[in-house]
Amino acid sequence: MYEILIENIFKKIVLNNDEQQLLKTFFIPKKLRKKQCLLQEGDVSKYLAFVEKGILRSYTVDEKGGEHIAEFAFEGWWIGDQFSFLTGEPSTYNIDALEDCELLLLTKQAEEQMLEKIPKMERFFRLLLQNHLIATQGRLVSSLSNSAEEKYKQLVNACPTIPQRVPQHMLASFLGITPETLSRLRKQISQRK
Amino acid sequence: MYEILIENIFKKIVLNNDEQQLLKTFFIPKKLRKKQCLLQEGDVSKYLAFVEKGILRSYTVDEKGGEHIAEFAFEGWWIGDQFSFLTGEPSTYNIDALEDCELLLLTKQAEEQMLEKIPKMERFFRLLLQNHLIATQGRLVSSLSNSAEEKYKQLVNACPTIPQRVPQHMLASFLGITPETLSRLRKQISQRK
DNA sequence: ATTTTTTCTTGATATAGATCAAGAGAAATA
DNA sequence: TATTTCTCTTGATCTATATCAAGAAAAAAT
Repeated sequence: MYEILIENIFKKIVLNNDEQQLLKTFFIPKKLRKKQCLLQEGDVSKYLAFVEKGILRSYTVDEKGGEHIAEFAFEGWWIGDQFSFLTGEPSTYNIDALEDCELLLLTKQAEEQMLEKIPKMERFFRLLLQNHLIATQGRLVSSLSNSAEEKYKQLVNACPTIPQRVPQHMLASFLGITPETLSRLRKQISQRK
Repeated sequence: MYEILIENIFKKIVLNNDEQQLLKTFFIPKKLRKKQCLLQEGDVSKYLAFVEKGILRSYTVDEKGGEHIAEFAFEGWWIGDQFSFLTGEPSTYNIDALEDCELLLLTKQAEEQMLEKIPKMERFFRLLLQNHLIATQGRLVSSLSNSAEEKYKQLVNACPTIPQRVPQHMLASFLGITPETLSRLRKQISQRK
């Protein structure tokens, strides 16, 4: 059950056996069925979630009801509203499951205890945040400088399986374009080949 | 000279006097004159910089020569290419000074030594990255969901002094719009009042 | 003080992508 | 298997923003 988590952590730091066993005690396993939600706008984000299985998305809803996907989280990724989790302020994000999911949840309290008992985890989370920041900055620059087509190509390039696992209109939302535009743009790409 | 740095660090963690003195030894003071650069695209990012005075920008240049500003860094902020600094890969960013600057530079080696000697700094950088990530995610969502005018208003709201300190065409680049559009949009806003 | 460079504005026109509308497949649910 | 819901496509039209061009104002350099 915790294999993927341990594996994920071992990519950045090393834990001895005692630490590994201790680590497990801080997480709460949770299953989420497709369409169920982990966080609703207006609630405080109580958990950081590690994804063992499935896909989730975090998104905001604008005044006109339009959804804007901030992130997807696949197996081996983490998801949560960092801001709300950190500050205890209500979240502006929604997080829900695109497939049946298996998660490992970490509460604020559990996180604090974990960092106290296993100080090495401080480093793990630092490196995790660093990678997350690098990816987010890259996406931001891309969103400011590339055309819709370029952004789509980059996405598929970075994550070739994503079109099979995520509905197209959600990819459009993630890229900041309309489903119609993405549909037309895909047609053009395929016709050019 | 290190007052602003110490103050910045104390917002997140506490250091005793010995630690404070030791901390200073890891940084290299550096002055940068307006228009001089700290990092050029293609070079490896050797430093993370803490800004004591002045403003810097990091930006990418596209195939057509267009500049896209990823970030500004004011007094009390940190700047650098996290990716290149972390991996040793050549950077895709340029960083230069918009005003005469005073910086405190941290090399990779100094960072490692610092984390070894003052493990609390691991937590400091984690929290720093967390805040940075929150801000970047917010900007990303805003860039995907808001109009040019909304983005400009949000920027000025978040940082009211920025129009006085940064040329307008650079604000446009930061927002991902053209200088002409920003000029017209500002005119409209002022006419409506 | 003059020249050069940078920055900002304004107009005319073009265009990428949005919006509105409708229908066709697919997939989930009953 | 029927039926409801979700997903994708295609067409017609609209609009926010880009592009091109030129000049004015401001700042920096000589």
